[in-house]
Amino acid sequence: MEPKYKIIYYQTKEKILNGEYPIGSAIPDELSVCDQFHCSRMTVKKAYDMLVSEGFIYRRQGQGSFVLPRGGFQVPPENIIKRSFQGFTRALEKAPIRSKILRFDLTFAGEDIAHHLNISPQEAIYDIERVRFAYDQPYCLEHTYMPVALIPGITQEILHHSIYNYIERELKMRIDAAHRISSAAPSTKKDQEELWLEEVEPVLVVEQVVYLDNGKPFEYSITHHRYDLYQICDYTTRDRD
Amino acid sequence: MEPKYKIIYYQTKEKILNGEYPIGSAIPDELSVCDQFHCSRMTVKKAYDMLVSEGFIYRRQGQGSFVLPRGGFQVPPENIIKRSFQGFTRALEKAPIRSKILRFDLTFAGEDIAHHLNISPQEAIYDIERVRFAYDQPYCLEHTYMPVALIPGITQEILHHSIYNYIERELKMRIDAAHRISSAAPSTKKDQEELWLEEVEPVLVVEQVVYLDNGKPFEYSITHHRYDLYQICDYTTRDRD
DNA sequence: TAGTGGTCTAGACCACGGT
DNA sequence: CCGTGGTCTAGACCACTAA
Repeated sequence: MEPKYKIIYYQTKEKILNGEYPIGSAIPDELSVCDQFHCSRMTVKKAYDMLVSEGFIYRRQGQGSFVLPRGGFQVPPENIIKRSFQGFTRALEKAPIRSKILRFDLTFAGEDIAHHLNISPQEAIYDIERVRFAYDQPYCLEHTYMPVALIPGITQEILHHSIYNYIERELKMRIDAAHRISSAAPSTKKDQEELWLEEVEPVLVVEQVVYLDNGKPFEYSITHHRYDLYQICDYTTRDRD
Repeated sequence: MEPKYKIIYYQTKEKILNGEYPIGSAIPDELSVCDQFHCSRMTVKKAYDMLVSEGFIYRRQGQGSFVLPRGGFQVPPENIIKRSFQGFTRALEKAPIRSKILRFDLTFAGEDIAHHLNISPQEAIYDIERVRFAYDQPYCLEHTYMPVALIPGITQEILHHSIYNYIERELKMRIDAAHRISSAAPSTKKDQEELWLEEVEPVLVVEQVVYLDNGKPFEYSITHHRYDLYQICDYTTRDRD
Protein backbone atom coordinates (compact mmCIF):
# COMPACT_ATOMS: atom_id res chain seq x y z
CA MET A 1 0.00 0.00 0.00
CA GLU A 2 1.53 3.28 -1.16
CA PRO A 3 1.47 5.86 1.64
CA LYS A 4 -0.71 8.90 1.07
CA TYR A 5 2.13 11.38 1.13
CA LYS A 6 3.81 9.59 -1.77
CA ILE A 7 0.59 9.57 -3.79
CA ILE A 8 0.26 13.32 -3.29
CA TYR A 9 3.95 13.75 -4.08
CA TYR A 10 3.81 11.79 -7.33
CA GLN A 11 0.60 13.37 -8.56
CA THR A 12 1.80 16.87 -7.81
CA LYS A 13 5.18 16.27 -9.43
CA GLU A 14 3.43 14.90 -12.50
CA LYS A 15 1.27 18.04 -12.75
CA ILE A 16 4.37 20.20 -12.50
CA LEU A 17 6.24 18.22 -15.15
CA ASN A 18 3.36 18.17 -17.63
CA GLY A 19 2.78 21.91 -17.23
CA GLU A 20 -0.58 21.73 -15.53
CA TYR A 21 1.07 23.79 -12.79
CA PRO A 22 3.21 26.18 -14.86
CA ILE A 23 6.51 27.63 -13.74
CA GLY A 24 6.02 30.48 -11.30
CA SER A 25 2.41 29.59 -10.53
CA ALA A 26 1.06 28.78 -7.10
CA ILE A 27 0.16 25.17 -6.45
CA PRO A 28 -2.83 24.37 -4.21
CA ASP A 29 -2.47 25.37 -0.59
CA GLU A 30 -2.32 22.71 2.08
CA LEU A 31 -5.92 22.91 3.20
CA SER A 32 -7.29 22.46 -0.34
CA VAL A 33 -5.15 19.38 -0.77
CA CYS A 34 -6.33 18.07 2.60
CA ASP A 35 -9.89 18.31 1.30
CA GLN A 36 -9.06 16.71 -2.01
CA PHE A 37 -7.19 13.75 -0.56
CA HIS A 38 -9.07 13.48 2.74
CA CYS A 39 -5.95 13.78 4.79
CA SER A 40 -4.36 16.03 7.39
CA ARG A 41 -2.02 18.96 6.83
CA MET A 42 1.06 17.07 8.03
CA THR A 43 0.59 14.59 5.21
CA VAL A 44 0.44 17.30 2.57
CA LYS A 45 3.38 19.06 4.10
CA LYS A 46 5.48 15.92 3.91
CA ALA A 47 4.67 15.51 0.21
CA TYR A 48 5.36 19.16 -0.57
CA ASP A 49 8.60 19.16 1.42
CA MET A 50 9.89 16.34 -0.77
CA LEU A 51 9.23 18.52 -3.80
CA VAL A 52 11.10 21.37 -2.10
CA SER A 53 14.14 19.20 -1.44
CA GLU A 54 14.20 18.09 -5.07
CA GLY A 55 14.00 21.64 -6.40
CA PHE A 56 10.54 21.51 -7.96
CA ILE A 57 8.86 24.10 -5.73
CA TYR A 58 9.62 26.64 -3.06
CA ARG A 59 7.32 27.67 -0.24
CA ARG A 60 6.91 30.95 1.64
CA GLN A 61 5.09 31.52 4.87
CA GLY A 62 2.21 33.92 4.27
CA GLN A 63 2.33 33.47 0.49
CA GLY A 64 2.06 29.93 -0.73
CA SER A 65 3.91 27.25 -2.67
CA PHE A 66 5.23 28.01 -6.15
CA VAL A 67 6.69 26.10 -9.05
CA LEU A 68 10.42 26.80 -9.57
CA PRO A 69 12.02 27.05 -12.99
CA ARG A 70 14.24 24.02 -13.46
CA GLY A 71 17.41 25.69 -14.67
CA GLY A 72 16.52 25.19 -18.32
CA PHE A 73 19.28 22.62 -18.69
CA GLN A 74 19.26 20.37 -21.69
CA VAL A 75 18.32 16.80 -21.00
CA PRO A 76 21.60 15.00 -21.66
CA PRO A 77 21.62 12.23 -24.27
CA GLU A 78 20.98 8.85 -22.72
CA ASN A 79 24.48 7.58 -23.25
CA ILE A 80 25.77 10.16 -20.78
CA ILE A 81 25.64 9.09 -17.18
CA LYS A 82 23.69 11.51 -15.08
CA ARG A 83 24.82 10.36 -11.74
CA SER A 84 22.47 8.88 -9.27
CA PHE A 85 23.89 6.84 -6.45
CA GLN A 86 22.78 3.51 -7.82
CA GLY A 87 25.97 2.26 -9.32
CA PHE A 88 27.07 1.98 -12.86
CA THR A 89 24.78 -0.70 -14.17
CA ARG A 90 21.54 1.02 -13.31
CA ALA A 91 22.66 4.41 -14.44
CA LEU A 92 22.70 3.16 -18.06
CA GLU A 93 19.61 1.02 -17.98
CA LYS A 94 19.08 0.43 -21.63
CA ALA A 95 22.61 -0.48 -22.64
CA PRO A 96 24.24 -3.87 -22.03
CA ILE A 97 27.26 -3.47 -19.76
CA ARG A 98 30.39 -5.53 -19.97
CA SER A 99 33.61 -5.33 -18.00
CA LYS A 100 37.26 -5.90 -18.69
CA ILE A 101 38.92 -7.21 -15.57
CA LEU A 102 42.39 -5.77 -15.00
CA ARG A 103 42.93 -7.14 -11.53
CA PHE A 104 41.13 -9.47 -9.16
CA ASP A 105 43.18 -10.08 -6.04
CA LEU A 106 42.69 -11.14 -2.46
CA THR A 107 44.72 -9.16 0.04
CA PHE A 108 44.69 -7.50 3.44
CA ALA A 109 42.99 -4.20 3.93
CA GLY A 110 45.84 -2.13 5.34
CA GLU A 111 45.40 1.09 7.32
CA ASP A 112 43.89 3.33 4.72
CA ILE A 113 41.26 1.03 3.26
CA ALA A 114 40.41 -0.41 6.66
CA HIS A 115 39.67 3.11 7.78
CA HIS A 116 37.23 3.69 4.95
CA LEU A 117 35.53 0.32 5.34
CA ASN A 118 35.46 0.54 9.14
CA ILE A 119 37.19 -2.83 9.53
CA SER A 120 40.54 -3.97 10.93
CA PRO A 121 43.69 -3.63 8.77
CA GLN A 122 44.15 -7.44 8.94
CA GLU A 123 40.81 -8.24 7.36
CA ALA A 124 40.72 -9.90 3.95
CA ILE A 125 39.47 -7.79 1.07
CA TYR A 126 38.96 -8.10 -2.64
CA ASP A 127 41.08 -5.74 -4.70
CA ILE A 128 39.40 -5.34 -8.07
CA GLU A 129 40.15 -3.20 -11.07
CA ARG A 130 37.73 -3.12 -13.99
CA VAL A 131 37.08 -1.09 -17.10
CA ARG A 132 33.39 -0.80 -17.69
CA PHE A 133 31.97 -0.70 -21.21
CA ALA A 134 28.64 0.27 -22.69
CA TYR A 135 27.70 1.14 -26.25
CA ASP A 136 31.03 -0.50 -27.26
CA GLN A 137 32.91 2.25 -25.49
CA PRO A 138 34.77 2.42 -22.20
CA TYR A 139 33.03 4.51 -19.58
CA CYS A 140 35.18 4.29 -16.51
CA LEU A 141 38.06 2.62 -14.77
CA GLU A 142 37.01 1.35 -11.34
CA HIS A 143 39.28 0.39 -8.49
CA THR A 144 37.14 -1.36 -5.87
CA TYR A 145 37.90 -2.75 -2.42
CA MET A 146 35.37 -4.95 -0.62
CA PRO A 147 35.57 -6.97 2.61
CA VAL A 148 35.45 -10.69 1.81
CA ALA A 149 33.58 -11.40 5.03
CA LEU A 150 30.71 -9.18 3.95
CA ILE A 151 30.53 -10.11 0.27
CA PRO A 152 31.58 -13.77 -0.08
CA GLY A 153 31.75 -15.75 -3.28
CA ILE A 154 32.72 -13.16 -5.87
CA THR A 155 33.86 -14.77 -9.14
CA GLN A 156 35.25 -13.59 -12.45
CA GLU A 157 31.85 -14.35 -13.92
CA ILE A 158 30.17 -11.91 -11.55
CA LEU A 159 32.79 -9.26 -12.20
CA HIS A 160 32.07 -9.39 -15.91
CA HIS A 161 28.58 -8.17 -15.13
CA SER A 162 27.31 -6.38 -12.05
CA ILE A 163 28.56 -6.84 -8.51
CA TYR A 164 25.57 -4.85 -7.34
CA ASN A 165 23.12 -7.27 -8.91
CA TYR A 166 24.94 -10.19 -7.28
CA ILE A 167 24.73 -8.53 -3.87
CA GLU A 168 21.08 -7.72 -4.15
CA ARG A 169 19.79 -10.76 -6.06
CA GLU A 170 22.02 -13.57 -4.79
CA LEU A 171 23.10 -12.38 -1.37
CA LYS A 172 19.75 -10.69 -0.74
CA MET A 173 21.36 -7.64 0.77
CA ARG A 174 20.24 -4.15 0.08
CA ILE A 175 22.51 -1.38 -1.11
CA ASP A 176 21.39 1.74 0.57
CA ALA A 177 23.56 4.84 0.43
CA ALA A 178 26.95 6.30 -0.36
CA HIS A 179 29.34 9.03 0.77
CA ARG A 180 31.27 10.54 -2.13
CA ILE A 181 33.94 13.05 -3.06
CA SER A 182 34.25 14.03 -6.72
CA SER A 183 36.88 16.08 -8.51
CA ALA A 184 38.58 16.49 -11.87
CA ALA A 185 42.09 15.25 -12.63
CA PRO A 186 44.45 14.86 -15.58
CA SER A 187 44.24 11.35 -17.04
CA THR A 188 47.06 8.95 -16.21
CA LYS A 189 48.77 6.84 -18.86
CA LYS A 190 46.60 3.92 -17.79
CA ASP A 191 43.42 6.03 -18.05
CA GLN A 192 44.44 7.06 -21.54
CA GLU A 193 44.96 3.47 -22.66
CA GLU A 194 41.92 1.94 -21.07
CA LEU A 195 39.45 4.76 -21.60
CA TRP A 196 40.71 5.69 -25.09
CA LEU A 197 41.64 9.23 -24.06
CA GLU A 198 44.17 11.68 -25.48
CA GLU A 199 46.81 13.07 -23.18
CA VAL A 200 45.00 16.38 -22.68
CA GLU A 201 41.68 14.72 -21.92
CA PRO A 202 40.90 14.48 -18.19
CA VAL A 203 38.87 12.17 -15.99
CA LEU A 204 36.30 12.82 -13.33
CA VAL A 205 37.43 11.05 -10.17
CA VAL A 206 34.79 9.73 -7.79
CA GLU A 207 35.92 8.34 -4.47
CA GLN A 208 33.10 6.67 -2.58
CA VAL A 209 32.12 4.48 0.33
CA VAL A 210 28.91 2.55 -0.29
CA TYR A 211 26.74 1.19 2.51
CA LEU A 212 24.36 -1.72 2.92
CA ASP A 213 20.97 -1.64 4.50
CA ASN A 214 22.51 -2.52 7.84
CA GLY A 215 24.83 0.47 7.88
CA LYS A 216 27.95 -1.53 7.04
CA PRO A 217 30.30 -0.09 4.40
CA PHE A 218 30.79 -2.83 1.81
CA GLU A 219 32.70 -0.97 -0.88
CA TYR A 220 35.42 1.62 -1.04
CA SER A 221 36.18 2.61 -4.60
CA ILE A 222 38.00 5.14 -6.69
CA THR A 223 36.56 5.51 -10.17
CA HIS A 224 37.99 7.44 -13.09
CA HIS A 225 35.16 8.41 -15.44
CA ARG A 226 35.55 9.60 -18.99
CA TYR A 227 35.05 13.35 -18.72
CA ASP A 228 32.56 13.48 -21.57
CA LEU A 229 30.29 10.70 -20.34
CA TYR A 230 29.59 11.67 -16.78
CA GLN A 231 27.68 14.55 -15.22
CA ILE A 232 26.77 15.39 -11.67
CA CYS A 233 23.42 17.10 -11.19
CA ASP A 234 22.30 18.68 -7.97
CA TYR A 235 19.99 21.14 -6.31
CA THR A 236 21.03 22.86 -3.11
CA THR A 237 18.95 24.95 -0.76
CA ARG A 238 20.40 27.47 1.61
CA ASP A 239 19.99 26.58 5.24
CA ARG A 240 17.78 29.17 6.81
CA ASP A 241 19.55 30.45 9.92
CA MET B 1 13.06 31.09 19.18
CA GLU B 2 14.78 27.97 17.84
CA PRO B 3 12.25 25.23 17.05
CA LYS B 4 12.45 22.08 19.15
CA TYR B 5 13.30 19.79 16.26
CA LYS B 6 16.40 21.86 15.48
CA ILE B 7 17.52 21.77 19.10
CA ILE B 8 17.22 17.98 19.10
CA TYR B 9 18.94 17.85 15.72
CA TYR B 10 21.92 19.96 16.80
CA GLN B 11 22.39 18.24 20.14
CA THR B 12 22.21 14.80 18.59
CA LYS B 13 24.59 15.71 15.78
CA GLU B 14 27.01 17.11 18.34
CA LYS B 15 26.93 13.86 20.31
CA ILE B 16 27.63 11.90 17.14
CA LEU B 17 30.52 14.14 16.14
CA ASN B 18 32.19 14.13 19.54
CA GLY B 19 31.91 10.36 19.80
CA GLU B 20 29.40 10.20 22.62
CA TYR B 21 27.33 8.13 20.21
CA PRO B 22 30.04 5.99 18.56
CA ILE B 23 29.88 4.70 15.01
CA GLY B 24 27.60 1.72 14.71
CA SER B 25 25.88 2.31 18.05
CA ALA B 26 22.17 2.85 18.52
CA ILE B 27 21.06 6.34 19.40
CA PRO B 28 18.09 6.84 21.73
CA ASP B 29 14.74 5.68 20.40
CA GLU B 30 12.01 8.19 19.70
CA LEU B 31 10.02 7.68 22.90
CA SER B 32 13.06 8.22 25.13
CA VAL B 33 13.82 11.46 23.34
CA CYS B 34 10.16 12.50 23.69
CA ASP B 35 10.52 12.10 27.44
CA GLN B 36 13.83 13.90 27.59
CA PHE B 37 12.72 16.90 25.54
CA HIS B 38 9.04 16.89 26.51
CA CYS B 39 7.86 16.68 22.95
CA SER B 40 5.92 14.39 20.64
CA ARG B 41 7.26 11.67 18.36
CA MET B 42 6.75 13.72 15.19
CA THR B 43 9.18 16.30 16.51
CA VAL B 44 11.87 13.73 17.21
CA LYS B 45 11.27 12.09 13.87
CA LYS B 46 11.78 15.37 12.08
CA ALA B 47 15.11 15.93 13.82
CA TYR B 48 16.28 12.36 13.18
CA ASP B 49 15.19 12.49 9.52
CA MET B 50 17.44 15.50 9.00
CA LEU B 51 20.35 13.44 10.30
CA VAL B 52 19.37 10.65 7.92
CA SER B 53 19.34 12.97 4.93
CA GLU B 54 22.80 14.27 5.86
CA GLY B 55 24.27 10.80 6.20
CA PHE B 56 24.89 10.78 9.95
CA ILE B 57 22.50 7.99 10.87
CA TYR B 58 20.28 5.35 9.32
CA ARG B 59 17.04 4.02 10.75
CA ARG B 60 15.36 0.62 10.51
CA GLN B 61 11.82 -0.23 11.42
CA GLY B 62 11.85 -2.78 14.22
CA GLN B 63 15.48 -2.14 15.09
CA GLY B 64 16.35 1.45 15.87
CA SER B 65 18.51 4.35 14.71
CA PHE B 66 22.25 3.86 14.30
CA VAL B 67 25.30 6.01 13.72
CA LEU B 68 26.78 5.59 10.22
CA PRO B 69 30.50 5.61 9.51
CA ARG B 70 31.33 8.79 7.62
CA GLY B 71 33.38 7.40 4.77
CA GLY B 72 36.66 8.04 6.52
CA PHE B 73 37.56 10.76 4.04
CA GLN B 74 40.34 13.15 4.88
CA VAL B 75 39.28 16.62 5.77
CA PRO B 76 40.60 18.63 2.81
CA PRO B 77 43.02 21.49 3.54
CA GLU B 78 41.18 24.75 3.95
CA ASN B 79 42.44 26.23 0.74
CA ILE B 80 40.49 23.63 -1.24
CA ILE B 81 36.90 24.53 -1.91
CA LYS B 82 34.54 21.92 -0.62
CA ARG B 83 31.52 22.98 -2.47
CA SER B 84 28.50 24.27 -0.70
CA PHE B 85 25.97 26.23 -2.66
CA GLN B 86 26.87 29.55 -1.14
CA GLY B 87 28.98 31.02 -3.83
CA PHE B 88 32.67 31.54 -4.05
CA THR B 89 33.24 34.14 -1.38
CA ARG B 90 31.75 32.20 1.48
CA ALA B 91 33.32 28.91 0.54
CA LEU B 92 36.75 30.35 1.41
CA GLU B 93 35.82 32.27 4.46
CA LYS B 94 39.21 33.00 5.90
CA ALA B 95 40.96 34.18 2.76
CA PRO B 96 40.56 37.59 1.19
CA ILE B 97 39.10 37.26 -2.30
CA ARG B 98 39.93 39.51 -5.22
CA SER B 99 38.79 39.40 -8.79
CA LYS B 100 40.32 40.20 -12.14
CA ILE B 101 37.59 41.47 -14.44
CA LEU B 102 37.95 40.21 -18.01
CA ARG B 103 34.64 41.45 -19.30
CA PHE B 104 31.78 43.59 -18.02
CA ASP B 105 29.19 44.16 -20.73
CA LEU B 106 25.56 45.04 -21.07
CA THR B 107 23.74 43.07 -23.74
CA PHE B 108 20.52 41.26 -24.62
CA ALA B 109 19.83 37.84 -23.24
CA GLY B 110 19.26 35.87 -26.43
CA GLU B 111 17.44 32.57 -26.64
CA ASP B 112 19.72 30.35 -24.63
CA ILE B 113 20.37 32.56 -21.64
CA ALA B 114 16.78 33.80 -21.57
CA HIS B 115 15.72 30.21 -21.26
CA HIS B 116 17.93 29.61 -18.26
CA LEU B 117 16.95 32.85 -16.56
CA ASN B 118 13.26 32.45 -17.42
CA ILE B 119 13.10 35.90 -19.03
CA SER B 120 12.50 37.17 -22.57
CA PRO B 121 15.37 37.11 -25.09
CA GLN B 122 15.08 40.92 -25.43
CA GLU B 123 15.77 41.60 -21.76
CA ALA B 124 18.95 43.38 -20.77
CA ILE B 125 21.55 41.35 -18.96
CA TYR B 126 25.01 41.79 -17.55
CA ASP B 127 27.65 39.65 -19.21
CA ILE B 128 30.54 39.31 -16.78
CA GLU B 129 33.74 37.35 -16.91
CA ARG B 130 36.01 37.24 -13.87
CA VAL B 131 38.99 35.34 -12.58
CA ARG B 132 38.71 34.85 -8.86
CA PHE B 133 41.78 34.82 -6.65
CA ALA B 134 42.50 33.72 -3.11
CA TYR B 135 45.78 32.97 -1.38
CA ASP B 136 47.44 34.83 -4.30
CA GLN B 137 46.34 32.12 -6.66
CA PRO B 138 43.57 31.91 -9.29
CA TYR B 139 40.75 29.59 -8.31
CA CYS B 140 38.25 29.82 -11.12
CA LEU B 141 37.16 31.57 -14.27
CA GLU B 142 33.52 32.62 -14.00
CA HIS B 143 31.24 33.60 -16.83
CA THR B 144 28.10 35.09 -15.31
CA TYR B 145 24.84 36.39 -16.81
CA MET B 146 22.36 38.35 -14.68
CA PRO B 147 19.17 40.22 -15.57
CA VAL B 148 19.69 43.98 -15.11
CA ALA B 149 16.08 44.43 -14.04
CA LEU B 150 16.56 42.11 -11.09
CA ILE B 151 20.04 43.18 -9.98
CA PRO B 152 20.42 46.90 -10.75
CA GLY B 153 23.45 49.02 -10.05
CA ILE B 154 26.34 46.63 -10.48
CA THR B 155 29.68 48.43 -10.72
CA GLN B 156 33.31 47.51 -11.33
CA GLU B 157 33.87 48.13 -7.65
CA ILE B 158 31.32 45.48 -6.71
CA LEU B 159 32.75 43.03 -9.22
CA HIS B 160 36.16 43.27 -7.60
CA HIS B 161 34.63 41.81 -4.48
CA SER B 162 31.43 39.82 -4.07
CA ILE B 163 28.27 40.17 -6.11
CA TYR B 164 26.52 37.96 -3.60
CA ASN B 165 27.33 40.29 -0.72
CA TYR B 166 26.01 43.23 -2.75
CA ILE B 167 22.75 41.43 -3.44
CA GLU B 168 22.20 40.40 0.15
CA ARG B 169 23.56 43.44 1.99
CA GLU B 170 22.74 46.34 -0.35
CA LEU B 171 19.73 45.09 -2.27
CA LYS B 172 18.41 43.16 0.75
CA MET B 173 17.49 40.16 -1.32
CA ARG B 174 18.09 36.64 -0.22
CA ILE B 175 19.93 34.04 -2.26
CA ASP B 176 18.19 30.79 -1.75
CA ALA B 177 19.05 27.84 -3.96
CA ALA B 178 20.73 26.64 -7.12
CA HIS B 179 20.37 24.01 -9.83
CA ARG B 180 23.73 22.73 -11.08
CA ILE B 181 25.42 20.43 -13.54
CA SER B 182 29.09 19.62 -13.00
CA SER B 183 31.57 17.81 -15.22
CA ALA B 184 35.25 17.64 -16.07
CA ALA B 185 36.73 19.11 -19.24
CA PRO B 186 40.14 19.77 -20.80
CA SER B 187 41.31 23.30 -20.09
CA THR B 188 41.03 25.83 -22.90
CA LYS B 189 43.88 28.15 -23.85
CA LYS B 190 42.17 30.88 -21.87
CA ASP B 191 41.81 28.63 -18.83
CA GLN B 192 45.49 27.80 -19.02
CA GLU B 193 46.49 31.46 -19.09
CA GLU B 194 44.15 32.74 -16.46
CA LEU B 195 44.24 29.81 -14.06
CA TRP B 196 47.96 29.12 -14.49
CA LEU B 197 47.38 25.61 -15.80
CA GLU B 198 49.49 23.36 -18.04
CA GLU B 199 47.95 22.02 -21.20
CA VAL B 200 47.23 18.59 -19.71
CA GLU B 201 45.61 20.03 -16.61
CA PRO B 202 41.80 20.05 -16.71
CA VAL B 203 39.05 22.16 -15.18
CA LEU B 204 35.92 21.25 -13.35
CA VAL B 205 33.03 22.94 -15.12
CA VAL B 206 30.02 24.00 -13.07
CA GLU B 207 26.99 25.31 -14.90
CA GLN B 208 24.39 26.72 -12.56
CA VAL B 209 21.21 28.73 -12.21
CA VAL B 210 20.92 30.49 -8.86
CA TYR B 211 17.59 31.57 -7.38
CA LEU B 212 16.46 34.32 -5.05
CA ASP B 213 14.11 33.94 -2.15
CA ASN B 214 11.19 34.73 -4.44
CA GLY B 215 11.89 31.90 -6.84
CA LYS B 216 13.34 34.15 -9.55
CA PRO B 217 16.54 32.97 -11.23
CA PHE B 218 19.03 35.85 -10.95
CA GLU B 219 22.19 34.23 -12.23
CA TYR B 220 23.15 31.82 -14.94
CA SER B 221 26.84 31.04 -14.86
CA ILE B 222 29.45 28.71 -16.25
CA THR B 223 32.50 28.42 -14.03
CA HIS B 224 35.78 26.69 -14.80
CA HIS B 225 37.44 25.67 -11.55
CA ARG B 226 41.05 24.64 -11.14
CA TYR B 227 40.87 20.85 -10.88
CA ASP B 228 43.05 20.72 -7.78
CA LEU B 229 41.17 23.31 -5.74
CA TYR B 230 37.60 22.14 -5.95
CA GLN B 231 35.79 19.10 -4.61
CA ILE B 232 32.16 18.06 -4.60
CA CYS B 233 30.99 16.15 -1.54
CA ASP B 234 27.68 14.36 -1.31
CA TYR B 235 25.67 11.68 0.40
CA THR B 236 22.92 9.89 -1.47
CA THR B 237 20.27 7.57 -0.14
CA ARG B 238 18.49 5.04 -2.25
CA ASP B 239 14.82 5.71 -2.78
CA ARG B 240 12.93 2.93 -1.16
CA ASP B 241 10.45 1.60 -3.72
C1' DT C 1 5.53 -10.61 22.53
C1' DA C 2 7.71 -6.34 23.19
C1' DG C 3 9.96 -2.65 21.15
C1' DT C 4 11.19 -0.16 17.23
C1' DG C 5 10.18 3.16 13.45
C1' DG C 6 6.47 4.56 9.52
C1' DT C 7 2.33 6.70 8.77
C1' DC C 8 -1.56 9.44 9.93
C1' DT C 9 -5.07 12.29 12.34
C1' DA C 10 -7.56 16.42 13.97
C1' DG C 11 -6.83 19.54 16.03
C1' DA C 12 -3.74 23.86 17.98
C1' DC C 13 -0.99 28.20 18.07
C1' DC C 14 2.20 31.07 15.79
C1' DA C 15 4.79 33.99 12.14
C1' DC C 16 4.45 36.17 8.11
C1' DG C 17 2.57 38.68 3.96
C1' DG C 18 -0.80 41.06 1.62
C1' DT C 19 -5.35 43.67 1.85
C1' DC D 1 -7.91 41.21 8.90
C1' DC D 2 -7.43 36.66 6.48
C1' DG D 3 -4.93 33.09 4.33
C1' DT D 4 -0.66 31.11 3.94
C1' DG D 5 2.93 27.85 5.72
C1' DG D 6 5.88 26.45 10.27
C1' DT D 7 5.66 24.03 14.33
C1' DC D 8 3.75 20.97 17.63
C1' DT D 9 0.69 17.77 20.24
C1' DA D 10 -1.21 13.40 22.02
C1' DG D 11 -2.80 10.22 20.59
C1' DA D 12 -3.61 6.00 16.96
C1' DC D 13 -2.70 1.89 14.03
C1' DC D 14 0.51 -0.67 11.38
C1' DA D 15 4.93 -3.16 9.74
C1' DC D 16 8.93 -4.98 10.92
C1' DT D 17 12.59 -7.25 13.91
C1' DA D 18 14.39 -9.79 17.47
C1' DA D 19 13.94 -12.60 21.44
